[in-house]
Amino acid sequence: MISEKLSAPECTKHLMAVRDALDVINGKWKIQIIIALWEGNTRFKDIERRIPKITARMLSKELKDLECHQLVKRTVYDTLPVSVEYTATPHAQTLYPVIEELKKWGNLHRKKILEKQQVPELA
Amino acid sequence: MISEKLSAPECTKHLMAVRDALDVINGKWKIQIIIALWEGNTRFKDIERRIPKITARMLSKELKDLECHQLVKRTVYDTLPVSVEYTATPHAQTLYPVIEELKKWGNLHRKKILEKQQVPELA
DNA sequence: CCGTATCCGTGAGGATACTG
DNA sequence: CAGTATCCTCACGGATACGG
Repeated sequence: MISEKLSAPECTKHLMAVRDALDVINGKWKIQIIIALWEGNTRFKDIERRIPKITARMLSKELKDLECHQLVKRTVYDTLPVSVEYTATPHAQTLYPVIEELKKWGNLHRKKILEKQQVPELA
Repeated sequence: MISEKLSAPECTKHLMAVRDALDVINGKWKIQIIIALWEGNTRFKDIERRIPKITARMLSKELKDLECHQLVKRTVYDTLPVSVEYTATPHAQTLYPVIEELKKWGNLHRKKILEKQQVPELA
């Protein structure tokens, strides 16, 4: 059912693309951070507060990763003490359909799993 | 930019759906296996051969996971020695758009990253 | 405020050998 | 053929403490 029989190397190429995408958005926090950046207030402490349970270490690390992948832009303001703003790049916007699709399927899947849990015998 | 400001609990719900989806398709082999099942020849050894570098241990474990998630159906045939067929369920088909979206974004992202690697100064 | 350094537990996944 | 059992490694991520 996947686009009419691909040659092995072609198929590998497609798989690589999927893997690339997953590698970028995987990890416990990546998507939460991106969504948090879409919501406003993007200073470090703000983000940390907005994402329950994340530690500064993780937030810092993940932000660096995202910056590497050009999904986040880091801006330092010369205040005292310094303030830093993180913003989602236009490239991050292109992730929107992906996240939507994942969300849709996540909901569908939840329903599917729950419907099978039903125990039919009640009386 | 994410659907007009969501309340915190609502947002959490959306995130949970995304996380659910990622949890199912994550792991090094899940998608490769699903795609392999879409390609035909679905006996254990066949799948193992079709997926480079996978070990029997991993294939066995991942197939069990997928079966739990109702993405794969396992059928045992009473031959000698036994043969077992794994097939993708209709529910697995619903993953197709998700995988497509991931593939598309993976390719887009690759281009984005490569274009920035360009060193403009040549002469 | 904005992080980094260090230490550590856990689990994903690989290698290899073995069973029904 | 279709797996399981065992052992091992290493990266993910949490906790805590500290520096600019």
